[in-house]
Amino acid sequence: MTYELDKIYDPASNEDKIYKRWEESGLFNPDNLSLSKDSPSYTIVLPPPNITDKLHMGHAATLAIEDLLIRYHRLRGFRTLWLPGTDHAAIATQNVVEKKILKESGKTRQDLGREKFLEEVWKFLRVTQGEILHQSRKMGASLDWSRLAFTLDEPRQLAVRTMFKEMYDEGVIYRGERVVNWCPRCHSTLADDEVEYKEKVGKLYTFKYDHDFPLPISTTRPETKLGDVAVAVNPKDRRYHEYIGKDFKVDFCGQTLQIKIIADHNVDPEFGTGALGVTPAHSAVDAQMAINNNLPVIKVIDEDGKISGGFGAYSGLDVDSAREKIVLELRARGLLISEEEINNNLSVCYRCGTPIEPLPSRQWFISVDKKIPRLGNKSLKEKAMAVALDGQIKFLPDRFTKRYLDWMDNLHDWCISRQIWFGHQIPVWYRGEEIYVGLDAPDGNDWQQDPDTLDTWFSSGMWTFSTLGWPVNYQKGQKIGDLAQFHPTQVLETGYEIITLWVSRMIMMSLFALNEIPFSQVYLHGMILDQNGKKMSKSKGNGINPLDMIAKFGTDATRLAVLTGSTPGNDSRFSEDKVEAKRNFINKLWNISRFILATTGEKFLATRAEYRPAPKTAADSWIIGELDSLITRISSHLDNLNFSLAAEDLHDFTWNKLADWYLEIAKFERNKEEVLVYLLKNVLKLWHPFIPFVTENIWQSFNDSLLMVEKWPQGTGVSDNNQKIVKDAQIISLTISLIQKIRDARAKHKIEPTRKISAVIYAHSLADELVGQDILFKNLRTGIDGLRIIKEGEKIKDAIYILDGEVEVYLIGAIDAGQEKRRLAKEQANLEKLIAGQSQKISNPDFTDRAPAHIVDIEKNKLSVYQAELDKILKIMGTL
RNA sequence: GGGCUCGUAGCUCAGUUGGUUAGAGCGCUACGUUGACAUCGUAGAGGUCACAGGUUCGAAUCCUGUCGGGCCCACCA
Repeated sequence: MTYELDKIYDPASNEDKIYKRWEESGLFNPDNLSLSKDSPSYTIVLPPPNITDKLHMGHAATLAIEDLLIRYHRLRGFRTLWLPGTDHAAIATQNVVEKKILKESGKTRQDLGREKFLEEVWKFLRVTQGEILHQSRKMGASLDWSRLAFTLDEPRQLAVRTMFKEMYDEGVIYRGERVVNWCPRCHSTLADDEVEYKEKVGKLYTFKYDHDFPLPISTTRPETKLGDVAVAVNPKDRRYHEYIGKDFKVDFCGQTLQIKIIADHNVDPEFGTGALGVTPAHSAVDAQMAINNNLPVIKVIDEDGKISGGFGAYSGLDVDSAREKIVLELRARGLLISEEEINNNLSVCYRCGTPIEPLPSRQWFISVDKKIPRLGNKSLKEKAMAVALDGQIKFLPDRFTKRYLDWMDNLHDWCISRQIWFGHQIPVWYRGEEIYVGLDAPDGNDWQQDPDTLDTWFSSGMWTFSTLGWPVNYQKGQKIGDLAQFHPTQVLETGYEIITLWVSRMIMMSLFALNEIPFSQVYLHGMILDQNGKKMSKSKGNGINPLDMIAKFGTDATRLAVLTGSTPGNDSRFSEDKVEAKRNFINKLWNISRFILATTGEKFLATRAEYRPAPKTAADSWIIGELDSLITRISSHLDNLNFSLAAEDLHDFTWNKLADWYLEIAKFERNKEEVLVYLLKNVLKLWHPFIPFVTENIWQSFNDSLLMVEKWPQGTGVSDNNQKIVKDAQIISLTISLIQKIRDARAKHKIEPTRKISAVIYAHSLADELVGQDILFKNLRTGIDGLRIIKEGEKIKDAIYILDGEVEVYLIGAIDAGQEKRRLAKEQANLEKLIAGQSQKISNPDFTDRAPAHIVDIEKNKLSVYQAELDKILKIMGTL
């Protein structure tokens, strides 16, 4: 049987085949893994991508990182579950479909009606969902498709309704009227953290309500002043002290207002006139002031962003026109004192960019401050902060812990009702004044279900446990089935921009439902930016579709490109060049394997992967030792989620040690098959979590089993003997490098090589199996003609004689302090004298008959220390 | 206003509790390559680690300040 691989690796013709074999094996499902009963579980739930669009590079990064963790733990023998799903993304999806319909047929959602519109949404959804699942497979994601979930499917609907009811019964969910963030375009409320801020130049108008009113006020929104009920000043502001507590009746542009002068420390005396017109209906701060002072709320702007009825000529105007009209009127009446341009922080909808109107509305809320008996009389906020403070949940990088805590600390009650159609309809039914909250419609006629839907984050907040069968798998406070086996999960891996929107909600929801954390670690990756450091976005057209990269360079290269050169929490740039470099590496690995498979036979390839061959030469010891410590390091890097470092380390070993050194040596030394096979199998295992396709592909060329479920190698880098081997092997390697430098330097200086270059390595810590062997690196690239390793007690002189012919340079490495080192130091001193012209010969008789000799103490294991020594040697050679 | 973060080779970035003469990939220069690999090899050039102080035997790393990017939060009307 021969093992022939193509000269160049072709991902396109192999990846789909491999994925099919994995998927058909059923081993993505942890229930099918052959494991002992007490194997620990390892769970990640995939952050469900929105079904609004195809996956972008950010998703590709998520998939690459999580698949890496999953494959690593599967190899380590964990009961490994990676649970896939998608997110209905209520408001986002609705917007996308609305736009689509408008573009295609010119119709609005109102034209279609709720039922018809939702049909369109589901139609759209099936298409994008299909694309997303296809892309995930192309990425090589080893997701357990048998557990595929959707935030709006039947089991999740049951979960959401159950959660709503439980929270309602506990008094955590309540209905209330208050100022909320309203998007006039989406025609819906938004949570506080769904509001974004944009710096914009606005106009600050300073004016008086009417000529009799003593205090001029400043505002950027004169139209809202129609709803003013007070003017607030800072209690410390002397200018206005006398007015505090007084009432005025003013004629503001034809509308009669009752204005009370109040004091509030939130008013900045430096800003504008230091007097603030209080509009309780359209500002959260003002609303608070109104509550404090027992003032009425007058709603000026309606849900369409227009002035509501009862304001005369202004009613029905949109805010911009109303503002214009009011400013004109003020100017005409001679009340306008000044207009100046200022930088304003405009709040806009995070979905459509429309300016937000704060307005009073009756909505459903989740209380974050209510003490909950089942949580030990702690509130959701307190509990969610506690689990981060006591380290039950760790953030990586750690600095995000602070961000999370700060945000949590400032959290207000969460408005969860949305006036959109696509989503979980609120499980509340009304009949007159009656309210019913339950899983299904109550018996009896005339019950009307609340038409609103829930904030999309309500269902995605339940993701870790709703996907594992809650509430069915939660009986009388006991977890059963998947929920018992896989919850809490281990790692949540996601983007840092979503900590507040999602991560915090998941923590609160899980604490409420199960009184346990949803995950113990939060790994936050940075954003993938384009090569100019700009955020990839559809509108800018600078996005890269992962599928294009996969088609061009293969999945493995694409994965490796997003896994390396980045650190958690920091953004990283992505460019095609990077993927190309990774493709080149993968081809290198392919060719390394090709070489090994071609030079070994079936007999050797059939050995068990765990079989560890005994080293026969120094080179064997060196490379095996290197691999040992490599395994230990890679395992530790992966355990610490240091993906980039792990990949770099592996890359260095594979290319610079295995390919550049050991394979070159293997071309000239015999009996390398066992070691080569051992190296290959281990390298494939180590690389598999990063680049699953190519490694599995190579593995399959000489195995029937799947690499995906092999056993992760154990590093033995800690054993004493092994440490010795590694250390000595390093010395050998360094010595070879030095000799090479000498040879090249000699060539450069045109010094004729009259003698052979050999090395004697004096390594008294050397492991027994290496001592006394002649190792001939007859390798043109190293330029070494002979190498002899001796042990303490052996005479260097004897060693030299064993080496054939004349020897030009002796390099002697001593490792520990003591007699040998002192002796070497003496030689060193003699050498210095020789160079300085103070002596003609080296005193040690061992060396006198063979000049020039040189001693190098290579204890420090670093090539750079040779540079100075090298210069000295060249000096000596130059004087010959 | 508060907080976080970054500044290291031409470019993109590593640098794990402070430790010899700071690394990688890409790019660049020179030479080479018919037998694992041109998706390759060998060698090389290129860095006052933003700046200024301080702590230390020793600082890219710790502290203070300055300059310059980026981000988050907040009730500037």
